[in-house]
Amino acid sequence: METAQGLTVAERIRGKFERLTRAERQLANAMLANYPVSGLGSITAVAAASGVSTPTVARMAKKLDFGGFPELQAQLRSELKATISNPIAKHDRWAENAPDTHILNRFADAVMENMRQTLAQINPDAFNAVAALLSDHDRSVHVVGGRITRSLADYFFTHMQVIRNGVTQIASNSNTWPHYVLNMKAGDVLVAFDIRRYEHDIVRLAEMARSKDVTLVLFTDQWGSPTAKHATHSFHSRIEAPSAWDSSVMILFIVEALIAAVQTATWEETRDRMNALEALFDRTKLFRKFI
Amino acid sequence: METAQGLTVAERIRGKFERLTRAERQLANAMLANYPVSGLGSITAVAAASGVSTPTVARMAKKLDFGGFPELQAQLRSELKATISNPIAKHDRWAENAPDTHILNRFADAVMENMRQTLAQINPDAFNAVAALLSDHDRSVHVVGGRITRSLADYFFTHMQVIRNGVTQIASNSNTWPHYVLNMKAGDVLVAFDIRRYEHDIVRLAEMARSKDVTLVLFTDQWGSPTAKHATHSFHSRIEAPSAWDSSVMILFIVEALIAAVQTATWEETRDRMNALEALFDRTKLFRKFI
DNA sequence: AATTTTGTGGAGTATTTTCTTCACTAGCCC
DNA sequence: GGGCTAGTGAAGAAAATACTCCACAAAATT
Repeated sequence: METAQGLTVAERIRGKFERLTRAERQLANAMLANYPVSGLGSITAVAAASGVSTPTVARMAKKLDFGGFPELQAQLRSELKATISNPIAKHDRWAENAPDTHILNRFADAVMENMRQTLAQINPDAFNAVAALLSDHDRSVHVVGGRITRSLADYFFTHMQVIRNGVTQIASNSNTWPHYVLNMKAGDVLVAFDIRRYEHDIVRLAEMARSKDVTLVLFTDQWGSPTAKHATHSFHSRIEAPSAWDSSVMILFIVEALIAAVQTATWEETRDRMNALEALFDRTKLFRKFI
Repeated sequence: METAQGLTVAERIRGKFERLTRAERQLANAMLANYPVSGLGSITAVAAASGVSTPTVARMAKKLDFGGFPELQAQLRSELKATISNPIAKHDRWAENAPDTHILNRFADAVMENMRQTLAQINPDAFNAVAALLSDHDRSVHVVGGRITRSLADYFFTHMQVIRNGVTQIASNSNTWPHYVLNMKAGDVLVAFDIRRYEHDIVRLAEMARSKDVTLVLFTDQWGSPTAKHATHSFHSRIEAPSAWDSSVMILFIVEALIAAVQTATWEETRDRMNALEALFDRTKLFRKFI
């Protein structure tokens, strides 16, 4: 057995994380959040804050090679003392063990910047309006993506399909798109994703949809797809990344926020649908009874 | 009597210092030195460290208008939490025109926290090792996802397919998975995505793959899919979100960073492939000549 | 489906911590 | 010096914290 002497509590937790049980992982996460302050209360308080029982806390302390919880806590205090008396040791880096120039840290900086800028220029009213459109059950929702954004469209579709009725995913093959337009009716919503290397066909689809009085919601990049001129609402995400590729992180961010908003607005119905889904899962035994 | 509400422990000590007795001043000085860590041990430890008796500590706590020593200590912890948990200046608001409580701002806070924690516990060596595996052209890469994570697997696949040869996407229908295993050879890499509601079938696939000496790279959540025990490398992303759904943002983040890393490592070949792809796009006129 | 293994928290016990009492001491005033 | 007051810590009581055991439940295995 390796000796854990000299390791910080955080390091011990991470090193043993794989070998921890469910409740212990829950506790470990709570302790790493707001580390190390979250571990400084009484065992009772720490347990309650993590949603586990006190025995779990005591057991984990021993698993991490401490004599008991108080010993773990003493270690936390001594780490804290070292950190506090060394104010330069601030978080300059995201991934602490990697150099500044590591792609993880450069990516983190870029994403932060994208987040700041995207959210600064987003229009909350447009966001709310789109959430309202998507919560309206009289409108069917059609989802389409391009070469890269297809995955994001798929992600959006998978969630919306659970949340509400009347959601269609439009297949990637643009030859068949007119078929989908046949099923669109006035008032429906077309959610399209198009980022640079903007795709011709998406514009055409948008035009067809507009001619049927379909409302177009567009997810695009900071420059804006040509489709934007047909869109009722468009979300411009910054997609800058230290990579030959663009970053879709902020698009996913907005998609998820929108899913949460629609979910909340339609909670009555969605709850029933989710329960029904649970029941179906139980019958198929697709998932583990776990967490 | 003035109310001490809202004052820090240090402020209360300084404000009352004149009215403290000799032993109490000794204690006060000890607590202010190395503040606030020096006040975090048990009352016995604090007393011993200051060279006073425990009743002196308890008495002073009351003199400072706390109900008792534990109450004083709780205040110290909350001060510490406020100080520590502020390494990257917290935005008051992300979306400036929306209220704090708007889902966009709540989501932004959650994603920031996920980013901080995910990156703090990621192992850069593992990251580099995975990038190297995926850059090795003698190894085929197989990509698989679950119900929700399918989209992420798809996103990863779409990019890898451009970057290098020998990348296979495993279809969602798990009935056909054994067919894919037939094509796996020793040294190949299986990239699997599995977040909670962990899926039985992914574990089985992992087992089959392992039996053929395939290296398993797993993207999972902070708790870890049961598949993690078969994995050579696993990335744990925090997926906390103010939503009934989990957030995949950090998973996408790591995927994109990994794509960038592989891209860089294999740039010679990838450049040629991307040029060839451009030529194909020109012929199909799929995209606009734009940007 | 049955059995074994593993994990979990309730409940009770042991331990430690915190508080209170009280006797003693030091300083001060008369 | 004697009497007074205020301050202090030893010792024990009260309260909490930390730990252990055990029954039950969930998961894995057969």
